Amino acid sequence: MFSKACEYGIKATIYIAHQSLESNRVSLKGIAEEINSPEAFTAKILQQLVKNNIIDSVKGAMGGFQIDKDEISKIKLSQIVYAIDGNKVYTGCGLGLHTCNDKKPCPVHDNFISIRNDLKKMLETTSLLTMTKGLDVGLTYLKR
Amino acid sequence: MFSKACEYGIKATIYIAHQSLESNRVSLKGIAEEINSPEAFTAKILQQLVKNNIIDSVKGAMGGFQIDKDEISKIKLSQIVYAIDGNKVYTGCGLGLHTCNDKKPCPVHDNFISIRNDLKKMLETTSLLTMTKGLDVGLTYLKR
DNA sequence: TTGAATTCGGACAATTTTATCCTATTAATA
DNA sequence: TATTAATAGGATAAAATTGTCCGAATTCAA
Repeated sequence: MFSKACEYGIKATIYIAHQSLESNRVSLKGIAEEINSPEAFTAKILQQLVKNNIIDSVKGAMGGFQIDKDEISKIKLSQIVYAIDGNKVYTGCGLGLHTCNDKKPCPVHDNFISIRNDLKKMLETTSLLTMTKGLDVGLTYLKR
Repeated sequence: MFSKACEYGIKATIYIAHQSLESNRVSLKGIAEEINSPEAFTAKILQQLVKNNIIDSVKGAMGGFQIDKDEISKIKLSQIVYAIDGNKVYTGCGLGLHTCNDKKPCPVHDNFISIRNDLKKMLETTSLLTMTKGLDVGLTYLKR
């Protein structure tokens, strides 16, 4: 569904948000440990998220990553996915056709439409806050 | 959604089915031309489809690929996808966690469940015959 | 002001996916 | 039976994705 980079990005963002809610700034190292991801690769992904204004970074000693508490409920899963994987998730044709639309559909076009719409809707309505919810109480997990 | 290989596989199968309905056996070359795919790569994919008993191949001069007419309505999109991409499409965790299930869910587990179920259902109910339907009348397309 | 902790950014390496090439095998037909 | 047209399959190459390394820049604190 998503690229590995995107998966790491989502997990990292959730973890940063979770810590930010408790006013903790977190380091790359801490993030990579917590979400079980390769550190240097994760660094690249975090850079992308910073550039896309999804997370904030602070350089230097005591630096790290964080998200404004106010923003956590506003950021949607779709933004994270878009920042890393672009819009191919829900715009591309199921068969990879370049020109596939209602007027010139591929043979599976109609079958995919409602699923894509549902996926899009889900991504656009799922907030970062929602995704962090289960972490506190050990109801959801980011590792393994 | 699917790998490139899988996209080619689906398109090839649809084309073969369409021709088989008119009792035409088709060659690799013809298929690759018709679905706009690299010939040698397509050959590998067709081999996989043959091994998975989705299409039949006939070697030698006048050989090619075909599907029993009776089978065309029985073969489901899910079988083609499974033969090439395996079951990762609808079994994998949205965040790539190895251990993600109802008991130990990732933070997006619940959000993905219904979408995955819908996708699975769609793949399992969409038949090859259905997918060939629009081709005759130029209602659907396999190129571009 | 120096050292340590940290992100940033570029270059590189490994792996996976996509694609190509060439030979072997098979079958029709002249 | 020889030739030709086709699939099968192995080896290799190219491209994309994933992952690593290292030095530069920044900031804190001793």
